[in-house]
Amino acid sequence: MTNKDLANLIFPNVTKTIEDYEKMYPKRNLKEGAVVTRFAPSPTGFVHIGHVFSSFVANKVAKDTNGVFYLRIEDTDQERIVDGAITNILKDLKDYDITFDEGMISEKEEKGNYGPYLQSKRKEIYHTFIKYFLENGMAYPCFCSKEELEEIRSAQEKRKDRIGYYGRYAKYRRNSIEDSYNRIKNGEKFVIRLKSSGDFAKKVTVKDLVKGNITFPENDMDIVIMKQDGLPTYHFAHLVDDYLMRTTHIIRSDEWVSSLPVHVQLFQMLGVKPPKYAHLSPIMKDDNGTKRKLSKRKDPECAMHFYHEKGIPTEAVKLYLMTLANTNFEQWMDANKDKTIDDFEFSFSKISKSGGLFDMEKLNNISKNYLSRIKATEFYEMLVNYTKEYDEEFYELITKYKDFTIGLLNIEREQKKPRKDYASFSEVKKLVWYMYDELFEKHKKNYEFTTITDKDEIIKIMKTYIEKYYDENDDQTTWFEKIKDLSEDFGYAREVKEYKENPDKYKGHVGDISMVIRVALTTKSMTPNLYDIMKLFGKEKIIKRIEELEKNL
RNA sequence: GGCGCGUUGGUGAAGUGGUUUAACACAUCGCCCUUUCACGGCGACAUUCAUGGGUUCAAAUCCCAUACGCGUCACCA
Repeated sequence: MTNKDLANLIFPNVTKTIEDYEKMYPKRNLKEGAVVTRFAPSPTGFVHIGHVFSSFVANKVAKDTNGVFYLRIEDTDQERIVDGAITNILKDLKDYDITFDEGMISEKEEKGNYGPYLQSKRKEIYHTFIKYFLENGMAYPCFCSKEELEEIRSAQEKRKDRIGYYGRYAKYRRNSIEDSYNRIKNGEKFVIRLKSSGDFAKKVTVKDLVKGNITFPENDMDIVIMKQDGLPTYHFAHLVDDYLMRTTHIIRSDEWVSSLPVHVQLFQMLGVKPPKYAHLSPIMKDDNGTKRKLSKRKDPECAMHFYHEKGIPTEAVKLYLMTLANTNFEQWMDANKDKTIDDFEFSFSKISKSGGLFDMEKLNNISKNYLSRIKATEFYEMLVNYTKEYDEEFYELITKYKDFTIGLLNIEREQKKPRKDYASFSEVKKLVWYMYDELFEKHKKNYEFTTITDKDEIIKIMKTYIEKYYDENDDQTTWFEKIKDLSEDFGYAREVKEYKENPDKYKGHVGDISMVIRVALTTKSMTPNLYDIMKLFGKEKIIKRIEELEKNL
């Protein structure tokens, strides 16, 4: 009796060979240097920033090299599958412009010539490979129960030995073919384990594109490659899929580095060149002085819908992810303000080896800069989309007063150094509510007068201004000249300098008068350019605001 | 505990043996500019690169040890 008999007993229906599959999925005909990579999540339903980060990087690399980026769903753990997860993944990633050349395109459908891209549909392929391993004595069935494995483990712990199924602890490694054959024939449950060729005393060095050369002891664990349910484990599925899908680069998160000896060994045993590996450090968070991985239970910013709800533009999140991904990106962007992320050339060597801290302040800053540089109409469109979903009242207003709103957003925008007022769409209303009569009426009025606080004086200033000076057709220079005239009328200096030179001669200066007008019309001491605001208001609305002022002061 | 990786300011970091009095950006603080805010300008913010030892004429950069952090040690991915 031979390994072949055993293999045939276990896989009687496998008729194809590895060569057949190699022909079905030939080497891709791509330009030199093109990267074929993938995003391979489990369909557990939750998309977090780590997913977006690694797929963002993989997507970028594939794009930069005119390669291929595909989506493979790793659903070999049947217990963890969540309905609708694929749709969810696709949607969340698309928000960040991460799209796929191949792979799953919905819960059931896929595109591309290297599929199926759903691991549960690849059982036959895996079985072909496992059968090959079995036939060649590179794998064997193991009949250990959970309890037996537990016993081995505690024995190892007691002896302070390395934990695992290896060497002399590998109970079924040297089991006779006959015995295994009979057990299987009798319907005994089993898994298939790799007959590891590695020697723990020897070292392997694996090159990682991010971490550099890493040296490990060789893997001598007889890891499970096929579970009792007939599905392969991650390690084996990775070997088969990434070989057959002709993946050139494995870009995945850090937690996989320690499996590297296993993965490299698997490729070697198959007699195939392993792909290149790039292990990304996770995004960390400062938790009372200690760094830890962003956690989906503790940290709201871990979930992608957090940014969506807050109204942080996806472009800003992308820019931030890029600054985390490549440490030279920020400076590049600064030197190339007219360019976009697509023009930036990503490089593995510029990824930080240790995990960066997630910094909300930095994201806000990036977002402010981004929002200050786009066109007011673009900003408006995004704001409409945001409020449509999260703030119906504001949505009604900004769509009713569309031009007015765009005008407002455009104040001090189209200039070399635009204003940086907004970091997210959710804070727009909080900052500009006073511009809309509907909100102004509802809002509790707390006039923030600063230097001039005398009610009668304030009202007199406003009445004189509107009756004697204000003309809505004035340009900004004339408008300000008139405020200076008004200041003089009331005994305030025309220029701040004049006042500073002779503070006793004046009650104050033009700045104080401007502040009165600003607060009288908006209640706020901090607003964008007053001239533009008044221009948007028009005379009628200004008169109304002065009436409101008299009522509420 | 074993194995692997990492540790430069409040944060992201540049830096791979001498031109580093440790770049740049964010944050913070001060001053200036300014009709407010924002923008902008100037300046402050690590005598020091986790700690200790070593190699060297010379170390953040090389070596060793320690500490701390992270990852991993499943019939989960």
